[in-house]
Amino acid sequence: MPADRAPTRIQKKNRAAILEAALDVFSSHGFRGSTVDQIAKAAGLSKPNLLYYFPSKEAMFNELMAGLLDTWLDPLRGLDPEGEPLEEILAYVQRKLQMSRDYPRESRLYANEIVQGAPRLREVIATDLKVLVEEKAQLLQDWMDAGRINRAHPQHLLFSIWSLTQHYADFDAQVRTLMGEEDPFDAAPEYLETLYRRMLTPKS
Amino acid sequence: MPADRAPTRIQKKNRAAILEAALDVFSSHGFRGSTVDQIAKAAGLSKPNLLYYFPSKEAMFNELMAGLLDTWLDPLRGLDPEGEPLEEILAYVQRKLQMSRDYPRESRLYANEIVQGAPRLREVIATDLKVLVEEKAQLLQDWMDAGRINRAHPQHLLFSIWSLTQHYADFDAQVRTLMGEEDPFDAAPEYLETLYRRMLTPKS
DNA sequence: CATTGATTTGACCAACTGGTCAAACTCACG
DNA sequence: CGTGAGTTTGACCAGTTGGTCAAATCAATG
Repeated sequence: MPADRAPTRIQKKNRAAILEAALDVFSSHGFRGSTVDQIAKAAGLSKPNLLYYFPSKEAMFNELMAGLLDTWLDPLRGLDPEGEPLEEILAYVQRKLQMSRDYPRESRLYANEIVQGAPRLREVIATDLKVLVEEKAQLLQDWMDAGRINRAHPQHLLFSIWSLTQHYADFDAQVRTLMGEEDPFDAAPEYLETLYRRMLTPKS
Repeated sequence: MPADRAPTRIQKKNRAAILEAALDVFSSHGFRGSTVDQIAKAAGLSKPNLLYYFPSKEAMFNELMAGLLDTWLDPLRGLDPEGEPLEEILAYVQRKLQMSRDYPRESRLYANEIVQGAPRLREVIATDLKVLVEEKAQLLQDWMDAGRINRAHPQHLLFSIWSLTQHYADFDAQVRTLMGEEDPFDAAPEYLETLYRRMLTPKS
């Protein structure tokens, strides 16, 4: 393993290549379904060489996960209490949709983990994410109480945003097969904007 | 392997127990992540005994998948061209939500497969499901053209229903962690009804 | 209750997998 | 251009996994 010194040029390049390859493999086969050899081949390195940079398969996975969560929560953090409620929410939806388009592998990696019971993420979900969700659910509730958006269960509202946007990344294989030539991301932004606008625009 | 004769009492019981166990194991670990031994233990049988009833691990998986798809498409088939459009759609949403509540393992099994690129389902999706979706999308389009429901991209509308309802099964681990004591299925039916009612109720 | 087919299992195997290690190779630097 | 640290790899290992098989056990039928 490389010393605790500043990483050399080679270390930087290889660690990045490995994480890139690992993301590819883990996101399409899950943790158990992926082999170190697969990742090595995808990274263009030998298996022992991978294990020179990362102590184990799990270490690669954990590093990916750690990096993922921050990126993942960022769009929600951006929900601004000072902004115009409906526009804030619509912007959040679009940011989240954009992430499904730009980082589908990250989305699938996350989905794989949660579908299988979130064994390695329970902790962070129960702490960091929960706090953030409670804060933002309260913000939504305040907006509703002030009559600035229509009423709806705040947490379910958040779930629905995650669900609808991530669907385009996680179920990409199904969505694309069913839509044929048409790119799902052509119509998705407008569809979701319409949906949430109709749902949340205050009556009268 | 049992002969081609009518299944004996024991065969019926054991095959059912195996499929039940396989559903449990496959849906929580994915295909690669599951071992025959795990399934055997869950079914209360020995590994060679499992392989006496099914020629391979894949055979168990395929039989589960085959049975799954029919059940899965049924609620959509029930969308009745003769019914009142909005109520038909709302009823479909509730049927689908009910399936997430009653058959979460089936939902996760399906999700696992699609997230990983649908290697074993491409075919059926591209044929059976596609035909059904095109038929129902046309029905929705007709309803919109007739001004009986608000306009929205029909296929995305279907995707959104799948996404929102299956989310409660597929992301159960996350949803329950974030909701604490409250059962997600308490508020979900009303939330989804409100959502689609506001979105689709024609503008007078 | 004997016999035959159905059912069950312990022992086993070959392939695969995550991980180790010593030896070889490469590279930056004095 | 020599040298030591950084990098790479072939060979290897132990544990796991899907699957086989012959022998043992069980159940139904005459």
